[in-house]
Amino acid sequence: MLSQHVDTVNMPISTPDTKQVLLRAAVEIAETDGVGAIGLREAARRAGVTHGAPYRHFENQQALVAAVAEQGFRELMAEVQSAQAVAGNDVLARFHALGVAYLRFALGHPGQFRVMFGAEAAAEPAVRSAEAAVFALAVNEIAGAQRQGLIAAGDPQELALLAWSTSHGLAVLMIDGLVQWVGLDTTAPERLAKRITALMFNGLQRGVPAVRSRRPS
Amino acid sequence: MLSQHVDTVNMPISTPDTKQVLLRAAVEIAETDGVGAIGLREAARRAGVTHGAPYRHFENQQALVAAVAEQGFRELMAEVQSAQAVAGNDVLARFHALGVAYLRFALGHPGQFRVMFGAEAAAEPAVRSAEAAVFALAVNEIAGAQRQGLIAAGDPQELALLAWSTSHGLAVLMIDGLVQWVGLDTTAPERLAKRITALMFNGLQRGVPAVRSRRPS
DNA sequence: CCTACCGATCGGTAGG
DNA sequence: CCTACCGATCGGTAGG
Repeated sequence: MLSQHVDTVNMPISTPDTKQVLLRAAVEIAETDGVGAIGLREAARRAGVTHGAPYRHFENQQALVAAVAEQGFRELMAEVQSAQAVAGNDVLARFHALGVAYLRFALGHPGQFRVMFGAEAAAEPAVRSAEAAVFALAVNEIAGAQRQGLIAAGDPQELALLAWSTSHGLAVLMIDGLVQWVGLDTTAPERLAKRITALMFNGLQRGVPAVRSRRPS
Repeated sequence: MLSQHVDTVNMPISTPDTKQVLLRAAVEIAETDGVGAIGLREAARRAGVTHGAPYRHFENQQALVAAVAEQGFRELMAEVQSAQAVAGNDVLARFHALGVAYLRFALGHPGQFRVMFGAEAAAEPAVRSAEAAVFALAVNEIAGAQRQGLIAAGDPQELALLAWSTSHGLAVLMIDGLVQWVGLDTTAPERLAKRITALMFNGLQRGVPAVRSRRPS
């Protein structure tokens, strides 16, 4: 009579390492073929396991995509924070460090960056809160500068939104390859990020503030 | 003996209208299910034709996606330009009109907006040149304001990149749903766009320009 | 523009 | 973690 019980002893055990290998594979897919190509089977293929294995680590495809985004936010936050630590206490230097680190990450991991802010992962709560953390960091930065009296008063959330929008927009447009169509220097993204940050810092106006629209003469 | 020649007379003729219906269907897919779901078969299904029909109008899937992006750029340019026409000659009013129209389009067609600036369509030359046209419009706007002496001197391309980055970043972050995590007023995107534009216009600095970083005391 | 067909990929599950 | 299997979808082509 054959044994009726499942031979759990000879069943391969899910190694914690496999999850990391699968995640790295998924990130690689994002970079090479885009979000649309991220799948449990393709990740398994690149990770060198069979296509049933990923389900031991990720509930479904959406969870894998979300994991790619979350991993990206972790790395982004780490890089941004360490850049700020290096920058010290000078306000403009800190803004420059923020902008440069943000752009550098985006250009270094364009596929993953797109996943982080793409529609596929937007619904994931963990991704939303990671996004909120980035915003919170910007708000803190603004509030600190205000306490030192170094930038204008005003709703720190609004000012932080301006700063983030500028950095994020620049990153997205550069990933998109805009630079190839423009006379600006592509080879020095850091320099461009600093220029844009400085312009944002100074504003576009000339002389007195031009907030109120004047009537046509 | 059966006729050997193809009965071209009884073969349905490709109607020019079908292409438009397919394109509209594809745009709808982008809005409801995202870029990844745009396919010739699904478009055919929604358009009410058989799955072989789309090949009469679009060479392949990529061409359909590109068409969605191109159509989006046409509409965006039209809306932005008409908003500027209404705004008249006041510089700040024109900037506000630009920012508001841009954000309004993005929030009104988030799926299509994502296709316009997504990786899938980025390689398409027609999309790249449409993108360049948006940038050119911004450069023109900046250069005109400079000629009137109403904004700071400087490379108009750099200043235009700042303006576009700000508007684009705001649009992307809002599409992403950032607003739900922030205390800012979601219900009035136009107001928010104007605030951000005004802040960009004035800059963040307080008192004298703080371009040069000072050494820590 | 339609019908019919191909090869390939995918998500997911059962069972060991 | 593996093997085997399911149903579904897709891009694309042949032929009328």
